[in-house]
Amino acid sequence: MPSPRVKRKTAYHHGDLRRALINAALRLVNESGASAVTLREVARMVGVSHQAPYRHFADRAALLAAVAEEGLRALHTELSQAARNEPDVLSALRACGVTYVLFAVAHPAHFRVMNSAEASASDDPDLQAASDAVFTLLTQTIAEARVGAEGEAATLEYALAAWSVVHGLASLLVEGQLQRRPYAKKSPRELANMALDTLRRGLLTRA
Amino acid sequence: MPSPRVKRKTAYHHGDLRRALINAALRLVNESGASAVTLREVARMVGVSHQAPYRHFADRAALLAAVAEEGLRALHTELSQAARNEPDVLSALRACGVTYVLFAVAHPAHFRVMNSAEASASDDPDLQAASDAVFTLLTQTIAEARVGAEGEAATLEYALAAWSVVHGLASLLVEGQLQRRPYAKKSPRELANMALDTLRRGLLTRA
DNA sequence: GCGCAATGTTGCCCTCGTCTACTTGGGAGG
DNA sequence: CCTCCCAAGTAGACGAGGGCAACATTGCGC
Repeated sequence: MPSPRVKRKTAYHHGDLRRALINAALRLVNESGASAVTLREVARMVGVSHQAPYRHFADRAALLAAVAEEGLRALHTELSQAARNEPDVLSALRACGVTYVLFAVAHPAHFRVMNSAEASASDDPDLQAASDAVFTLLTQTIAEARVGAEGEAATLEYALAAWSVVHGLASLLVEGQLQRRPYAKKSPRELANMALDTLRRGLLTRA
Repeated sequence: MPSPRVKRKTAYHHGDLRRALINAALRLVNESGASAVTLREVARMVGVSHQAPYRHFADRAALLAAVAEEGLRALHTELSQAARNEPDVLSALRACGVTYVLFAVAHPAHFRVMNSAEASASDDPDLQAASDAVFTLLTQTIAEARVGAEGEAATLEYALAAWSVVHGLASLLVEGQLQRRPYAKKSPRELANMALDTLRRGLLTRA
């Protein structure tokens, strides 16, 4: 006997169609990219009519926003775990950066959806909350890594540079821009460490 | 009387349909984003049938690849001009970085097309050449800015970090990820200078 | 001049997003 | 326990886009 929160699946009245649709969309994104996420296909996968999704999502963009939100939550989880497993704040910061890049490489299509303008342009408050959580985690980690140094302004400056590096590297990897370049031989993890080393040390500092 | 290279526009045989189609696509991208670039709409704008474009582009992706190529060429031009106008190699490097970001902000949809995987996945040799030109320009500028320092490996390390920062910042701006953040008050130029300062100085160097 | 290949055209099919109108069934109020 | 109502699902239609196939036109090479 199912718990009261889990409604029975009857022919009509799926029970938790919204969840099922998001899961189907997730699978499609990972397997075939964002353009494969089609309201009709998602409905087909779940076994409902082509109009059923509209009871739960205003349009295709709303479904993709839900997918993006899910991705941001997963990223947040991975980032905080990565930080937690490190002994000191500095290595925690580095771990966050590496994890960000590896997450993108592991889920390229998902990463793309998360950062698409359609997603952030949407005013879905849940999505914004998920995005804010990741940003806050980043700035806090930066702030902790620089205990007692400069003020908040400097923290924001550092956060911008750090976010830009990892996001840029992630994007370049995901979009295959490093494929036919000298970097192709190195693993994403190595590349992330390389870029973070340079960022930490400074570009024009002679060794 | 038109020059021999410019063929007459007859009812049939447009003259330079390929060029016209690319221009139309360019306008659509800038005005309404990549999703607005539709083979049919482009054909309509140029005044040919909905199938005419297929004589010049294998499919929609090929048209977008041509658009991307055009963008990369424009970027290359702007970057080399920016570098040329600077007195010394160091400020040239900085100017390149800032120009990269400003280009992206000035042509967001175009920038997105240039970096989309569909584009770089395409094995169009012209597109690859355009992309390589930009990459080469970047690494050369880096190499010159560090005259007589370390070897090629170090140059590549620095190039990766530099490219990642400017590309990441450009992406974040273009996708609106900085919109609801403390950075929203600053101009793209200021942000680019901020990030490049941090990169140059190093993340954990106390002032 | 003539014929052929490049370039355009018309028509068709399929899929997709989304609108409107209809159906079902489970739970709240009597 | 019955009933009625509204949320959830269904059915069909429309217009638009991508892409195939078959046909039309031209102008260049011979």
